[in-house]
Amino acid sequence: MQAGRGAKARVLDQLRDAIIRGEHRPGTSLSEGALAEAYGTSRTPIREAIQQLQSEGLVEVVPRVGTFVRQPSRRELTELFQLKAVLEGLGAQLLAQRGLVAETELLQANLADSERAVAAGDAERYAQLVHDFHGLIIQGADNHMLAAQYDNLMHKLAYHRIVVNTLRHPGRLEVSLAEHRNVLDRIVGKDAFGAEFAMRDHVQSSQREAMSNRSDAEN
Amino acid sequence: MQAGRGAKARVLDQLRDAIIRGEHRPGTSLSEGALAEAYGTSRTPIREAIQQLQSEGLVEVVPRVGTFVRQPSRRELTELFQLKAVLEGLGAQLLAQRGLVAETELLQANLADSERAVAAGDAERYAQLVHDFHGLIIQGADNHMLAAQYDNLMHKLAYHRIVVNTLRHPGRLEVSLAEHRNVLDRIVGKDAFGAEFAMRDHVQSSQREAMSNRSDAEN
DNA sequence: TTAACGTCTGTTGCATGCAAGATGTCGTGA
DNA sequence: TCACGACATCTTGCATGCAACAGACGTTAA
Repeated sequence: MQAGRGAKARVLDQLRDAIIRGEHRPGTSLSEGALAEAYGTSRTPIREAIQQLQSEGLVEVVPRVGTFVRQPSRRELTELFQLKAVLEGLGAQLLAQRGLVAETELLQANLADSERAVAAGDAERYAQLVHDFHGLIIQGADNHMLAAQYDNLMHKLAYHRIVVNTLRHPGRLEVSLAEHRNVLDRIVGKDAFGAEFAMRDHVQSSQREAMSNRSDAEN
Repeated sequence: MQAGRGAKARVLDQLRDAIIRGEHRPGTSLSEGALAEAYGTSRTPIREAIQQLQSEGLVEVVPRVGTFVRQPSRRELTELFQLKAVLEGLGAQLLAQRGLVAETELLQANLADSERAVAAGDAERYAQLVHDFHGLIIQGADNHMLAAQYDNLMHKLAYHRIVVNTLRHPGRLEVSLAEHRNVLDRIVGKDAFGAEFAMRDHVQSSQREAMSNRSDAEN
């Protein structure tokens, strides 16, 4: 019916978002026919979107049985954080090598905003700023392949939700902010090696926080 | 017609292989109809395989115009090697942390074979051993996500051809072998940090060699 | 000669129908 | 009560037909 920029792309975005937001709980069965009716298209664009989501690891298609929303195991979460650490570390390294560019300015502004959010205790606002901070690092690295792999990785876990939960821990906001400041200082100081490992340490720190309360509501 | 484990999977593997082997030259148009006839199926499995290849970056689909084999630019090649360095670095780091496992034994055997191949000047054989060496590092890291991302990365470039060409450079075999030896020594020495950076150095060294003669026959 | 226009072919995007297989259910027998 | 088997139903896999659009090519008019 309504297209936009192609039915497949529309279904893909909306369905992925619905899964990440927990609208389809892990283990839930996703029937192509039902989705086709829900999205007002035929099964064809649904199938194409589902296969993309399968390659992203969000759903699992069992031939002739059904497709199910996947729940990342604790082990997979560990693996994802290990990859996130080296990818974002590479981003920080490359950005430091580039010197002062537009993204470094934006990162400075991001940190200023973050300080205000932390001072006000606004965890929701800070979560968004954290998301932007990491995105700016990757974007500033100016490596399209890295950005693509990073996006693919971030799609795999409901990362925003994890961060929001993490930031509820007392004192986490302040520690996180200090780590961000440390990373950016080394980037503007053109200390590529230092920036990379500051970023890695930060990711590992965030991983410890995220995986300590893995018995959350939705799990 | 003949299925195997699904027409889509069969088409995907064969078509990807054909592209990587240069059977379809970059810029070539891939018509769904023609491929359907060639592979003896309908357009549906062809379309599914093509979309997968598009997400892997091997082809580009222009809506209502055609799908074309993509040619990685020099910049993309640089980006790919940067990613390869950190991913394989992570693999070496994780393998070093694991201590002695089956893969370390296989790597030792691989190096012994490599020494014989280098002594005999058998570049073709050594190229295969190089491929196995890097694969064993990733496999031994015991991180499924890393392995998946790595495979995805390696699909994007005709990596084996590049290595074969690289190994034609005089003295390259010996240098490469010494670097492999260095990496494995640090892995068995449980020097995770050293292993990671030895691996990175090796990849960068290989990148320099690969990108110095980029005016090869097929480009 | 050249530029503009209409047509015609080739391409992908999507809808739909049919086939193959897996799973749950209900009935039947012991 | 329990085990087992046939069947009904639901699922995805694939084939096919039609529509929309881009681009090439020939035609025509200036």
